[in-house]
Amino acid sequence: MTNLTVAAKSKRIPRSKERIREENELIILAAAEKVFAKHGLKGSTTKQIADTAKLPKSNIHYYFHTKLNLYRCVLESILVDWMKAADTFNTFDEPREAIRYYVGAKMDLSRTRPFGSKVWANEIISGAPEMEEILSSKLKKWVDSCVKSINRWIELEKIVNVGDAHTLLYMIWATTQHYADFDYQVMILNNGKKLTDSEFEEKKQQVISLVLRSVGLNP
Amino acid sequence: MTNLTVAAKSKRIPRSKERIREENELIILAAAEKVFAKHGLKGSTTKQIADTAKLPKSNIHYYFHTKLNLYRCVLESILVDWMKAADTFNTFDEPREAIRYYVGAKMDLSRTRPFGSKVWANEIISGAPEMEEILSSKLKKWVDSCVKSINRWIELEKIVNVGDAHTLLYMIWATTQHYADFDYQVMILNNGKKLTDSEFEEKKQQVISLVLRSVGLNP
DNA sequence: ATATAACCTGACCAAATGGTCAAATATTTT
DNA sequence: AAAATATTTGACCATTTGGTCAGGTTATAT
Repeated sequence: MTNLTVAAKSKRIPRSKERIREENELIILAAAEKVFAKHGLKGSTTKQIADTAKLPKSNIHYYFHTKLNLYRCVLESILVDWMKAADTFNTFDEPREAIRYYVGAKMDLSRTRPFGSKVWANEIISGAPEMEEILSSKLKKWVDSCVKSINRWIELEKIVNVGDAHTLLYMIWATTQHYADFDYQVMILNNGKKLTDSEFEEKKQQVISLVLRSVGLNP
Repeated sequence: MTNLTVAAKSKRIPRSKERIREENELIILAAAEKVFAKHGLKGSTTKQIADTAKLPKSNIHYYFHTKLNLYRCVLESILVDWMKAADTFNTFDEPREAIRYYVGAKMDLSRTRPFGSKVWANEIISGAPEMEEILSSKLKKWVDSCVKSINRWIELEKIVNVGDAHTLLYMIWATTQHYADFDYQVMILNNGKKLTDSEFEEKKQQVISLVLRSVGLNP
């Protein structure tokens, strides 16, 4: 036993402290995202997160101090991806392209990061106690600029008058996030099988077409 | 003190046992729906529910035995309303009317019973551990019949070919339930004010129009 | 090589939690 | 009116929870 340890010791290339912290934080964040997605902030336990991360519970507290702080870090890291997708909306002048790319990006996000989407959903369902400022600052600003774009398209008669631009945005959010948040239901109604990559790609195109037609554009 | 009690006693018309049970069960169910909506099954505590119901905790256990059983009762009671709205879909032959009424009914449900919608959302987000059979039996059957209706409309060229009918259903569910599940976000983006009844009615008509156009129908 | 700083973790703790129970009270049946 | 049945609730309990901490190990700076 001791011999083995010594042998291993002499061979092993030591991970730098920096790397250790970086790696462990990522492992813990990923585990936390998964657990928080399933049970929400209150319903998740640090032990569950620790077990999912395959680390002792103390280690989770060592890196993130409290459960609430870890939760906030998870939310923040999701926001980054979310904003990246959001940016696509304002990089196109033509509604057809803007909508096509934004809806596509949001669908991709639902596919690649379903746990993140669920954490957000949980947070907002429970009254967004930890995100109030983010929602009413960053998100509000982004939404306002989107609303302006949409209203301009309406004035230029590039799309149909949808009444309130928010209604369109909500439809896009809700529909795309449905494939992440309610993936379990989607699976059951797909005869119990998860959507394959190509099935998902099909859905994505269908969703894009539905949204385009909903504003009077021919896909 | 004793005198008062006696005086009250002699005047009071006693509630029948039946009434007492009925009333208390309703009070507890309503309180539980509210609390479960906010924190999910695991995140909710029987004490919170008791406090919300303004009853001692023991009383909750007296009527519903366990938290899990109470949770199941809440889910069941929501299902009733949900199925009522669902029925409207198959009572119309013409897609325009079927969609108009179904979307309207789902929007109304989001308005009148937002907590119920949130409980369902939470349940499905966390993998529907308590609803597996309901989803794969009742819901599956209803969805299959809807899919048939939609496909028939497509064959008869009454609506555009949407590819997979499920995609349309998901859009309707997601968009209508968004106004319940994410009501907090909707409020913030409505300048911090809850939607008034007339604002909501407007949104409802806008959503109906979006959905109708998305399948190629002129609202 | 040694001191220092960072990482790791089992043992521990106070508070909260779901649930029980017995005794008290209220209604209904006889 | 008395017996039987149903409701009410405070006191209690075993378990789980988020979080702490001391003492160990490992990497790094001097």
